[in-house]
Amino acid sequence: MHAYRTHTCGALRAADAGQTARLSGWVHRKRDHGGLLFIDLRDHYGITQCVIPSGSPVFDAADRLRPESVITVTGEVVHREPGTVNEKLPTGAVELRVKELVLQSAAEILPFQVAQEQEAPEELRLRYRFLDLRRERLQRNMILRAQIIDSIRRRMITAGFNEFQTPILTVSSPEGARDFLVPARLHPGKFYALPQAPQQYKQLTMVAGFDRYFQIAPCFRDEAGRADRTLMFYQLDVEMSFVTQDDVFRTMEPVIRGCFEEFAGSRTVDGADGTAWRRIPYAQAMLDYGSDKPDLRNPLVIRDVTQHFAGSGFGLFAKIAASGGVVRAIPAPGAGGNPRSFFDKLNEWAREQGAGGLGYISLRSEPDVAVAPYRSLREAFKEWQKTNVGGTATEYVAFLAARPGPDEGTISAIASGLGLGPIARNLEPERLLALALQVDLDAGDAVFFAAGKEADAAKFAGQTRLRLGNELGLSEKDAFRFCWITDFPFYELNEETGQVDFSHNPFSMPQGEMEALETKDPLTIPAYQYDVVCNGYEMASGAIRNHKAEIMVKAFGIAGYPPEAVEERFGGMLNAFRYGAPPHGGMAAGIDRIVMLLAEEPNLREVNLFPMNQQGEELMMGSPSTVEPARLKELSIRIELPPAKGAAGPKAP
RNA sequence: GCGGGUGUAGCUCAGUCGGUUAGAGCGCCGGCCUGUCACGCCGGAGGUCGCGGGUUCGAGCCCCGUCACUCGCGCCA
Repeated sequence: MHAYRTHTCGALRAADAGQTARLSGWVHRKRDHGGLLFIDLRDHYGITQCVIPSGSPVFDAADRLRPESVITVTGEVVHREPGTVNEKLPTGAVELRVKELVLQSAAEILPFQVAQEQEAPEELRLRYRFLDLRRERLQRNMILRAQIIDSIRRRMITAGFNEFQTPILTVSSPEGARDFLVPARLHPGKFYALPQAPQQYKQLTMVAGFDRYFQIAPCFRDEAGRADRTLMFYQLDVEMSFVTQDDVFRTMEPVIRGCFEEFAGSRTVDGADGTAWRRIPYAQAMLDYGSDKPDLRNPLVIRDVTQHFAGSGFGLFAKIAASGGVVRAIPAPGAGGNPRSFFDKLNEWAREQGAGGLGYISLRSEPDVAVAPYRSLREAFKEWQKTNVGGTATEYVAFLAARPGPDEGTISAIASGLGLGPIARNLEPERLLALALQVDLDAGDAVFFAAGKEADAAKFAGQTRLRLGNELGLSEKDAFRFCWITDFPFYELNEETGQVDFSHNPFSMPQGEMEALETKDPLTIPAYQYDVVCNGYEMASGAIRNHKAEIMVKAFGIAGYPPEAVEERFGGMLNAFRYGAPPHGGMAAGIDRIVMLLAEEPNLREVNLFPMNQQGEELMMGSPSTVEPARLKELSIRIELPPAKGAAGPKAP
């Protein structure tokens, strides 16, 4: 008989009754009935109930076992008595009558309980990660992760990609994040950088003629952590030769979608019906959603309503409009009936976000009798549009105002019956009605406003959109909503320096190539640069690359890098481009984020085996750590620490 | 670097208006129990109320500072 097991703890069934079996695993739970002892024995595969009757020579040893000790038990597989079968366990028809018991490894008293899904402090969970990982949640997540990576790899290979490994000790890359550095002992004073992404190497792989490359690549960025961002993560890194942006989309969309479909269960996956994901230009996304990673489960769409406030009686917004700013409206369907406190709470939230406040117009929920026979102004407008195709809200309001008959003052009557709140009181009736109609407000709805410089207003409108979606419970559940965000600007203005900077990856191809760089305002040039966004998370990012050395030199020149500097920093790749480089492009998808979304976990630590905390420490092994002075000496490194911080409380043991 | 939240027994949490000896459940230790499967019953141990200072006759509770963790901003795609 095998030294440790003949079966796993999830294997035994009624048909095995009568056999002698040996199991090994962890003591999940123990139930001591005095004359009878039950042990639920657990391994990776399941749980089997083991019984030790009184008088057994191993009874005392079993009685002393603490939970999570590892044991090997040998005995007879027996049917459970009728009425004692456990339907909840796959092995519940049988139990193991224990004759021999070997304690392989005793467990000390646990810092938190493994057999129970009670919350434990994150710090403790990380310090005892090996215990936390035994629990069902992380077992499930890690297996899901393994399966997802397997699925991705299979799909990529099927699509004709080859997986290659690029160097981990490399040179600083231009991603823009801080590099992790590794001292080079053989070259005192020099450092390797850990890759932020295999960007240049994968492009060189294309220059080398491999056509289709992918890699599940570890990436490192020395920046502050977030729930969806860690110092170390894995990307599905992809590059293809002789492709347009459309080719990349058509190749990668089925891979990502297929992977999501495979693990989504009953949840909806965009594109499962064969339709392609929406493609939203960056500028459009910023306008409609106030974000370049819109959560499309949220149905709200932002509108620009600057025209209704320019020159209006609402002074604050009129002034913003006059000075080149914008006013954005975020509709809040059904929110019009809320009490004042609802709006006050949101206003307070807005101030916490650093906005001046959150203006709103709330619409009465009664029908507007003034537009009878229609139930509401909105309905009347829609009816009017049937005979005035393409007619705008402003035109309709003008039509209303010019209506002949005894309805003099109708506009004011409708408006005063319609709008509530400080903005409505100060806005001219015509403007109020036109605005309400443009934002498609119905009786009982509300609308919120974000005003200011365009970028700020758009961003704040985006935050408000998310907040309202949650607050009003509008967001779709159990769905993965995807889109491509396209046409990111190639350059942006650095607010501090006033200089033109690359807004994303400088290796992207500017649309219009050399001609655009030579003739257009740099800030208006879009790049062949795109993201995949799912449920508000940036899931992948990519570009068609710039494979022409002279365009690259020109592009860097506009961002203020002289040719010599470009040659010095990126000479390796530039040089390669001078020996025949194929047009190429690709992308990189965040593996950890994909797993996080599919596992419905709120942060990346729940889908990583041994994650770091927010401070970049791995608490179980204790990294980062100090090193021997002798090691530093051979690396020609001397440490100079800043003065110690203020007195700290004693650190937990 | 900045802002929000949290910090009371090993774990989850309660702790009233500032007032006697800081409680409960789980876990741990001891005892009882032959059909449980979150077993049950009885008993017990276990506390620097994160740390430091202040106000007060009196602080877990109020004030100031500080530390840790976490979420977010900045940063980062």
